[in-house]
Amino acid sequence: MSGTPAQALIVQSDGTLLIDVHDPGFAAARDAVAPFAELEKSPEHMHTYRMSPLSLWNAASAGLDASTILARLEACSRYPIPENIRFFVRDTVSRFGTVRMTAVEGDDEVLFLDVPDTAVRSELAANTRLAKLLEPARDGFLLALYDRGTVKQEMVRIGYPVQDEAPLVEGEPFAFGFRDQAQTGAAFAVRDYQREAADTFFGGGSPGTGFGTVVLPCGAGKTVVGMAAMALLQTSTLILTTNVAAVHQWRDELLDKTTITEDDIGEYSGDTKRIRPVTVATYQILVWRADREQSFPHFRLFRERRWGLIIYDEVHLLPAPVFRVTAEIQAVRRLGLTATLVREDGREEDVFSLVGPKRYDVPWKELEAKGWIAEANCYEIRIDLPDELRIPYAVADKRGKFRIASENPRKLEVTRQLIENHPEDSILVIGQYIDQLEITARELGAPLITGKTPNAAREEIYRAFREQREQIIVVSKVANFAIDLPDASVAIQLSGTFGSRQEEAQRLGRILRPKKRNSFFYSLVSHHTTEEEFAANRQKFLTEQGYQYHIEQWELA
DNA sequence: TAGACAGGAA
DNA sequence: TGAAATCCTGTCTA
Repeated sequence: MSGTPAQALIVQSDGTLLIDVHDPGFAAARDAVAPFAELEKSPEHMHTYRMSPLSLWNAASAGLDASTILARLEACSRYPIPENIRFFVRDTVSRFGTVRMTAVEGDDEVLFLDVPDTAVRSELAANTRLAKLLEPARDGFLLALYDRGTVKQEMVRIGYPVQDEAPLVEGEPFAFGFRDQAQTGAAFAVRDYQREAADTFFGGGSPGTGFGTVVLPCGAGKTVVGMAAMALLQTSTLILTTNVAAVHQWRDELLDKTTITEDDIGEYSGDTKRIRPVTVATYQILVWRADREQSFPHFRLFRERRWGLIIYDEVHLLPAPVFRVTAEIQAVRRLGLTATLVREDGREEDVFSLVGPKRYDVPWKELEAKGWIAEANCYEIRIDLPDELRIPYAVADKRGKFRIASENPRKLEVTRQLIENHPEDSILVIGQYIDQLEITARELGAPLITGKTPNAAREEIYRAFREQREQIIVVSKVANFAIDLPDASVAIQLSGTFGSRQEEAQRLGRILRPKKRNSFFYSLVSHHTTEEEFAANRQKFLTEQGYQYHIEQWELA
């Protein structure tokens, strides 16, 4: 009822959480729930989150306890919380930290798995896969040092996350500091939450800290968190990223904001293979091999130096084979950085057990309130197919349907209209199909950038856009990866991709950066076609990122 | 020795 | 589900 805006949430006995988008308490409920539940669906009226053991353990690791979680649910809930949910939350959270892994005095080849509960001990002893790795001992088990990662992986799978308090190795020392503000061009300071994230990760060096994941929305400055962690540890660091552009961004940021010199930063990629106290590498080079039969020759990078810290940038994209090396180097400090812990391949558990649990995230509201991330208006605009395409659409196969829907010629009309509504803005038009983009660019008289555009030409177009000599640029999928893409305040998406939400994340992160004017994101979708299905995925992403979106039916004049 | 380009992988 | 992009290696050319 009015006056109690605390009823947007419905807690169901299967662990799903429904949030009513139209309730005045929507934003509050979303912010309350997001740290311990994953967004599953976000259609227009009711969003679905789910509490899983992993989402609860991640929350527990970031400092939430069961009573806080239950109190938050109660505060927003429309109906009484099912009894089994109370039990599920308490039981799951209590499992976090009951099993500990510690050193064995006088033997550094072996670790001790401390399992105080007798029932749990017999459960572990009966597990065939664990039995091979564990040797029964008083109040627990002994395991070989090199099985440290494998045991943790297996334990998470059977529902007992391990608190890893075994010692970490100190890497080769490497001293550096942040440059002070006067020296850097722009005013730069590590923001409070970035420092807090790094401090929480480091944990003052006490047992059970020094590895884990920091979750921050795009644009919140994850690179700086990484640098702050490096500054705390003062040791040689290996940074792993998704592409060469990101490699260069790390290098440039380090040079700009710290006292590290060019000579101390190595790039390890296809072009150059320089190993230095701080080395930045791509995931791709790590998983390269001559053929399927071979092993991964570049994995040796992990042992080329006594790394004291490994940073996994965009840890949700970490390639499967890299988990294997990561399992072997559990004594090295590891920091994962990401905007979302959800992976397309469902290996969230391995991020949790091998890189480490979530140590830190920031409430969305806080970042927005302080102006660290942009306020954006997102619209999905539904456009009917023209009559003459209805029949071809109906008879086309699945992929033909998607193509026809994506290339709906009326989108050009709508794009024109939208551009007219934003005479003052810098506008990006993004699309998936080169043919469609070529037509659009020609009709709008705007430059086009695709994967084939040489770098020099790209630079020139970017410059023109930045200097506002061009108001509009049309871009293909390069927009997903190009970190040097200039800021825009309006993005019009002509056709969505089959691709992952992570791709979308990159794209939007670049476009919706904080700036003076509000941002607008328009997604054009053909009404009553398969294209709407893919739009749903995009909406989920926008919701995860805290953006509100609106759905509109476009009426043609 | 740098670059341009082809071809494979995912 | 499909198309387009990336990164990497290797070869050729100047």
